[in-house]
Amino acid sequence: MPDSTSFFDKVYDIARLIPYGRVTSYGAIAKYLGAAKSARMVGYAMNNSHSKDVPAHRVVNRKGLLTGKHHFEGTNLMQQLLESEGIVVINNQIQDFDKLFWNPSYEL
DNA sequence: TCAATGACCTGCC
DNA sequence: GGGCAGGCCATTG
Repeated sequence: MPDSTSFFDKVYDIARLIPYGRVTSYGAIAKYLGAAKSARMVGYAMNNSHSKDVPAHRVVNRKGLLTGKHHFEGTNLMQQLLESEGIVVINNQIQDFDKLFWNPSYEL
């Protein structure tokens, strides 16, 4: 199973580059990798991110909604982690998402 | 092996 | 401007 030699590995790399107190979206990562249409893959990669040191809680959908919070241990763990970094999350919705948004294609 | 699903996004009607 | 359908790649049944 230790493939880690494909789209997934790159996704983990980008996710790990996300600065503290910042968030990004699946599409942004996918687009940076040159696969904007493969945004779904990014989310699937996050599914395995639990095996890596990837802060998946900093990765959300285009609307800043914590769609994958259900995949975390607790129900509000993802929100707790984001709030712990100074990010305001209400009802699984990140506030000021446009300000906290971290665009890899722009920052990198 | 084939078919269906999934932490999504973009485009068209 | 809102809603629907298609597409992407990998994993599971």
